[in-house]
Amino acid sequence: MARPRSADKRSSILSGALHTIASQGPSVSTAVIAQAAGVSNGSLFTYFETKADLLNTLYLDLKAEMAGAALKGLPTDRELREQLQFMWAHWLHWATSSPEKRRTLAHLDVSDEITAESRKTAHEMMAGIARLLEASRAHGPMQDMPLAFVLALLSALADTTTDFILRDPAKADEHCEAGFNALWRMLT
Amino acid sequence: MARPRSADKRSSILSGALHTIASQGPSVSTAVIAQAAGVSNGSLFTYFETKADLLNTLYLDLKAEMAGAALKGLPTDRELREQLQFMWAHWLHWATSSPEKRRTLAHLDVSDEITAESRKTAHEMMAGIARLLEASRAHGPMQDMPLAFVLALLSALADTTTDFILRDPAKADEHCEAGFNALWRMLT
Amino acid sequence: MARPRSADKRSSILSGALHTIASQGPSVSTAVIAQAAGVSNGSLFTYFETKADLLNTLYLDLKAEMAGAALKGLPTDRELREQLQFMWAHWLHWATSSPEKRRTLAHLDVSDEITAESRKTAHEMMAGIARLLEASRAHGPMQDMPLAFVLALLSALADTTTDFILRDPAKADEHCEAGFNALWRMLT
Amino acid sequence: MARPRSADKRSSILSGALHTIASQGPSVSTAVIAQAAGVSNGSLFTYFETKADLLNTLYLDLKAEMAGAALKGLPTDRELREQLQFMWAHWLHWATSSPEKRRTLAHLDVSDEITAESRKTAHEMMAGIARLLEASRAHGPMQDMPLAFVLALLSALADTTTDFILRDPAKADEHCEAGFNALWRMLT
DNA sequence: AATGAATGAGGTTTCATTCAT
DNA sequence: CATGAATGAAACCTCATTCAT
Repeated sequence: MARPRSADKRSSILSGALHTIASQGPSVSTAVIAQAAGVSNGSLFTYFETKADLLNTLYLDLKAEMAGAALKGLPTDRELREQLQFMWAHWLHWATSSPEKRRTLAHLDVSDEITAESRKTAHEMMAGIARLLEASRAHGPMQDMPLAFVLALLSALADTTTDFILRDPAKADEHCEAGFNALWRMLT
Repeated sequence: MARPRSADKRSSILSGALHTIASQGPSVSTAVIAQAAGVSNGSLFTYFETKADLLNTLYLDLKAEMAGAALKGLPTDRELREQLQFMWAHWLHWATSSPEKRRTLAHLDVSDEITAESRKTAHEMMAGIARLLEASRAHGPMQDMPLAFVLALLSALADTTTDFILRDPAKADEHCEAGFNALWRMLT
Repeated sequence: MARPRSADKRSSILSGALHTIASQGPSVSTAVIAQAAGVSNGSLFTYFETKADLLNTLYLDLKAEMAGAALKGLPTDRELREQLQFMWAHWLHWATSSPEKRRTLAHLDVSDEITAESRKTAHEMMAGIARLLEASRAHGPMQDMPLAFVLALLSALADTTTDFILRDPAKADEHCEAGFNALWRMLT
Repeated sequence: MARPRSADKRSSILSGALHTIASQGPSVSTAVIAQAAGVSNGSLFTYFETKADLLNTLYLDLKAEMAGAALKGLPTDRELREQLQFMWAHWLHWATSSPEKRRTLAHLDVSDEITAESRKTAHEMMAGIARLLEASRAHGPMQDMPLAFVLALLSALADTTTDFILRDPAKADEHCEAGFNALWRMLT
């Protein structure tokens, strides 16, 4: 496996892609990405076979980071509601404190360069969140819906709430709580 | 008088754009759009000044159609809940029976070719829906949230529900109802 | 000979071409010319077979007008020097008082749409001027040069002088005289 | 280090532009220029940012070459008249022995792609010639004219003379001398 | 391995000319 | 005859990817 030497350079490229895609969308040229990474045009292609490869990698990295952030430190000994709220708050915190990453993720989510396989892998990264959600909806009105449906709703709610927090950061806590309450009412 | 500008040809182009964007995203070339419309490359530009112009027009057409479909025949003499449910059902019906239009709309919604003005106009087209939602949340737990927030939640829920109906059309009614109940629990 | 009906429309087109070429060069589109003429796109082509045809016609019209202006009222009973000076003054007067025509003529003179035949015809229109010049140089130092050479020098001098008059109109008379004196010194 | 930008290729492109513009005018497509240079369509744009950039560069190169040729080896210890004649002869020699360059320069001189700045730079390149001319006309009848006017006359004379030499090369020396004598009579 | 020049297909838009009305 | 929509061939420039250095 011919892994290229410098991990630094690899992550520089990912970081360059992150910044430039956040502001210009996934149609930024590889030249611009390379420049933002402080790397040569051609080097980009020794670390990533194609532009699509780079995009998919970045997509998965960000998804993993997001899922990790949402679950890190989860107080598994507490009540379910508390655990879910913890996850919710951490999700929103990650999203609102990394607006560039979130923006890039949003761009990539609708890009047709992202393969079905990547989307599947990303879905699997949400397993921890899914488990929590599964338990939360177990005895409520959504117990018979496909779990994927409930997960999608959660995602949509989190995303919408994030939008409004970013628009009016002063009310971050308020919106966060209101969003969670809405979610909880939906589930139980 | 010369050959008049043909309304047919204009809508052929819009329709060509609809089909091709649905499957290939808004980056389809104008040449492909023209071909899909059965029109010459150059003709596209006698009906739309630029590609962006075409995209914005299509966007507004679709938004208007969607909003219209959701509210057409609204039984204003019934209970609020019933009205909201009517709107919900018609929205979903439009979205699930016009999957190409919905897909194109989703593409355009995140395209940076759509101007702020178009987005504003599109927002205004949702006024009727907004009014209904305003009344529905008036006395419930979301009464103090920005209406735009609640509207965004509605949109996200509708969109997610549509996804699942398309994935499993046999359960259309079931999903439709479940989605509405979730919405109603959120609002009241 | 199917001469189109309206002479008015024909000259409108020529006039539209005059104005637009003066300001935008001979690469103006036929659509812009037609618009400036208050005529439809297509009509231009019933009066002139091609754009090149229009350009050549305009070229010859302007050349003829210029040559005519230079010689009109020539006092054939006066001394040769006086006649030449009369012609010189009238040439400059035409050029400086019709700057748009002169500018268009300059554009057309270097355009590759103007055919060799047009250039030849234009040359023939200068016959009157040439005759005057021929007489003027007859006994001087340029008596053995090709007449065309002397004519070209005259043209170049007139053109350069016109440039400077337009740049500083207050000194029109002064420049006119200085230019003529230079010419006369060259010839005699 | 990567493959360095090749000076050869750059001058191939300039040379391709020179040949094609000489015969087809400045409206030749970049594709044709690239082909004439034996270079790919896209490569042209790694050496010149835009077509206008290429045109302006070529313009200045040619102007510099012309001015250089006119003054190279100027016998500054000789009489003024002799110096001026030397410059005149070398100018004509360059122009008549590089007819393609001269033709291209004539095309570019009237092209609206050439910027005001380029024209200014080109003007400055004529400083040496201007100085010589200034001295030559100092005590003669043109002493009070703007120097730019006299310079323009010189240019026009040289250009016209060149035309006639190219038309009848056998009489090159004769025309060259006749032209110079005409110039000298004008100046003194 | 790193660099950036080389490539040529492809994108949007313009335009002279034709032709339906 | 007048009109202006229709056409499709360019035009300039960008870009992902390859490859010489």
